[in-house]
Amino acid sequence: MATPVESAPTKQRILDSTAAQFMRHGYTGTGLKQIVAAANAPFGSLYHHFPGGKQALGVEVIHRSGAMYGDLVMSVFDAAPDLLTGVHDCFEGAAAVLVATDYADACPIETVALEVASSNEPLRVATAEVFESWIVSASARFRAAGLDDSTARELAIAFISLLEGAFILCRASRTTEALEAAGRTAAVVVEAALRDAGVS
Amino acid sequence: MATPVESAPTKQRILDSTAAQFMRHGYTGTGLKQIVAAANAPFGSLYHHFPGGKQALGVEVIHRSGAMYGDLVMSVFDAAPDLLTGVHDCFEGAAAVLVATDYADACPIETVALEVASSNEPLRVATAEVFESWIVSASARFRAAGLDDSTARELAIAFISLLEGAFILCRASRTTEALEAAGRTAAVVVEAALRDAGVS
DNA sequence: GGGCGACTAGATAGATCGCTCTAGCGGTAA
DNA sequence: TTACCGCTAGAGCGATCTATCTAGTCGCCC
Repeated sequence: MATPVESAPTKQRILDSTAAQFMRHGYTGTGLKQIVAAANAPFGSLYHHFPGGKQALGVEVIHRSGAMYGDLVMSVFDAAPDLLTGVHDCFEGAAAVLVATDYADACPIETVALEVASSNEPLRVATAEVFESWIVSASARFRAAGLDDSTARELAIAFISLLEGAFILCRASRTTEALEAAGRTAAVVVEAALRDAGVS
Repeated sequence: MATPVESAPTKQRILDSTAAQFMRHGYTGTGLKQIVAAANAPFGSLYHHFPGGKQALGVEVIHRSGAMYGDLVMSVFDAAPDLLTGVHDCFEGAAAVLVATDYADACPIETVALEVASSNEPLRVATAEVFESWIVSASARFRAAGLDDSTARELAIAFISLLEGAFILCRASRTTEALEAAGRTAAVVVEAALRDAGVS
């Protein structure tokens, strides 16, 4: 995803290149020239595939990257033997990716989300839709473990907040301390909720 | 802080104006022309007071806004009768500010922190210094409540991560649900830590 | 083979970017 | 008064931004 594949179709290379740049430099910090250069695509192709310009490209990248990242996290839960291990693995895996990419690849949309929240309504809505879909997906996992609806949703929001917040601290400090602390905290909270529900 | 005072010195008006714009539009999204326009200052004054240009201005704004916000949060803890109430009040107060400012004023540096983490080393270092100072301040509060050093630091990081992460979700969705959920989660974690330490 | 649509390719427009430059104002000290 | 200095004031530079425009290339179907 980060490195565009030479053989892939132009439109996909542009999407991949844009997603990679959004993570590192945000929306306003990413120029269309850089996007096509990194994608090895001609400038004209960008406006052929995305007649709506930068904003339309942004909306599509947010939805696409958001769905991919959501699937990635859910696959970590799938691979784990139980919910608590899954929560732990998410934070550990995120820390590993962060270190492997020199603290560049965290959440694919959080930087853009903050940038556009007060200045670009279509993009703000796109990020909101992605976050809501993540909350719904995570809630389903918590419900499947035996928690009631409102507790599951609250835990899902706390889980995502801890992850996103820890990403900020980790990328700023260039350490994984925050993800480790947030991961342990998330585990504590989930464990407590399971105990309260009499499931564990 | 958000609205520059007409009578304040030019340099301070520029700093205030910049801080306000950074929250809403981020670092790259904020132009120097907009800054001086909003500050009612001549363009030349900007480079008189900040010979280092936009980057130097950014570093000073990050440190200044970071210190002010840290003091604000600490004053909430001071006003609360106990630690648990203080934690709760922080999230509730943050939600109130968010609603009052049409979901614009959250953390003054998180947007900038994500934008510059992989592209501007001096600014990245500045944000890291601010976050570390917050962690140290919050840790002191938790230690004062009877928790040991490592637990206090871990709780401080979790507290800040929950707050920053919830800000992202709230600004994207234009609701306060995430801050409410994160606030309850933070309270649960702190309460559990106090119980484990036999303090509560 | 001829025509057509999808796509490539890049020059270019108009606006805005960060930044530099010179000129001038107003208060203070010699 | 004259010289100086902190600061105001804004014109203007080269670069870069998003977006548009025309021209050319490719494969596919009739």
